[in-house]
Amino acid sequence: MLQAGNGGPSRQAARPRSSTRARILRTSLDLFAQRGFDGTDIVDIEEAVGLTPGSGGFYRHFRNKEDVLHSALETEIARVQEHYRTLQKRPPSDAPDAAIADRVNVMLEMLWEMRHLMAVIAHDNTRFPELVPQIAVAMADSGVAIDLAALEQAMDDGAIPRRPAHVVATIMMMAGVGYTLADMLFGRPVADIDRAEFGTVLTALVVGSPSK
Amino acid sequence: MLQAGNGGPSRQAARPRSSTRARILRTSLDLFAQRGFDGTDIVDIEEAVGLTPGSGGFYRHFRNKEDVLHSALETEIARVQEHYRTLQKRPPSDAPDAAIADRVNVMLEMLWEMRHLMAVIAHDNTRFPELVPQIAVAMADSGVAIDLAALEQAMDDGAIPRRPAHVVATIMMMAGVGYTLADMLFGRPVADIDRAEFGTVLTALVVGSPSK
DNA sequence: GTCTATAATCCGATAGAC
DNA sequence: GTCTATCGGATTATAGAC
Repeated sequence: MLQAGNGGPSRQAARPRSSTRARILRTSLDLFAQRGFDGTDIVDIEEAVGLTPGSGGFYRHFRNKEDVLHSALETEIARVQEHYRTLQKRPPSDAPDAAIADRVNVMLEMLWEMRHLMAVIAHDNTRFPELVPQIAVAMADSGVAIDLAALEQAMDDGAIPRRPAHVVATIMMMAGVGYTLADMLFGRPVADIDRAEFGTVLTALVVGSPSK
Repeated sequence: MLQAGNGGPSRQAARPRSSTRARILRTSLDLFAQRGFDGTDIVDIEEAVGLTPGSGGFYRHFRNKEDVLHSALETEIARVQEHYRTLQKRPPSDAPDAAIADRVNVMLEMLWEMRHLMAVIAHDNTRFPELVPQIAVAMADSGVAIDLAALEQAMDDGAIPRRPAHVVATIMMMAGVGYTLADMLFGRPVADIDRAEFGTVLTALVVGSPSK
């Protein structure tokens, strides 16, 4: 488990830059997400954080490459969950029928926050199979899963057309996942549709409103 | 380019089993899709096709590992395109408003056919960046892209609610992509929703019908 | 904490016999 | 077409000086 919120070496005096260990964590996650675990070598990491490439400097901070992978993922999952908590403190919009829109927007924003985690899974799901359920659960717990009860309530109220709620929820999630992955893959939004527009139309499809 | 449809050595006499070269092509694609390019070594391929592991037998059929990757992708793209041609010969269903449903079903079936291509991209998009547009174009040309003109026509006819057609088309595609990738990743349909049900509800969302 | 070596391993690729 | 044997390069990881 992670050392709980980076309790940090408060003993250390002035230290303006982040610690080497912290920089390795950040950099490794970026590199793993971009190139995959095997595609990233220790030398790349050392170079990126300012250690002499080829020196074993890395090993003063982590036991081996798998160690830094697991630590980086734990740190990132904690960061994402913290982001979700922050997001939930925002007041819900007061527009009529905005409940669904709010949920869609939260989902899309959280998926974007999780893009590094998704990229690692996309690259290395077979190399590290145990990561798949671990990250999937963390994603579901952090605003990516659509609340079924809320969806069914909206159908009961007649606010949105009645359809199999679990299928609608899955379609919403999968659309978000596909959109986010494609964005990462091509380096820009699919068909140049930005997140706000994607969310607006996805909401409209679910709500069934006749357009504006 | 590929030798066009496997024109094949018609000189050879009876050869009940597929050639070693053909088996390497199939096996390599499976392994690359599962484990990625770097995660698959020559020994794995040799073993899987019945050559002695560790012998250089592989190199009698391909110059190197990249050679077999490119050949396998070309072969697979040709197979997928052929599958699409076959699919288009099916008579369209005659149910009312079935135009959209037909397109959704074709898209989902073709995405499933392309799952190996998608997996290779997911694993190795940064290692072989030139593959990304190449495969993306092949996918778009083979029934994954939703025909914008048809969608706008349906809106003009009042058959489906008017919304930004390119955004609706993108949502449909991304939902299909997410659904297919998740299926591959977890080894079974997301939330145990099968393709037919996913397609039915996705169609309903786009058509805006009040459910059945 | 960081560096200079260097050990150990793995893997792609080749030469040449059969 | 397939095998034995092996070279050479790349990469993880360690030992020990500074």
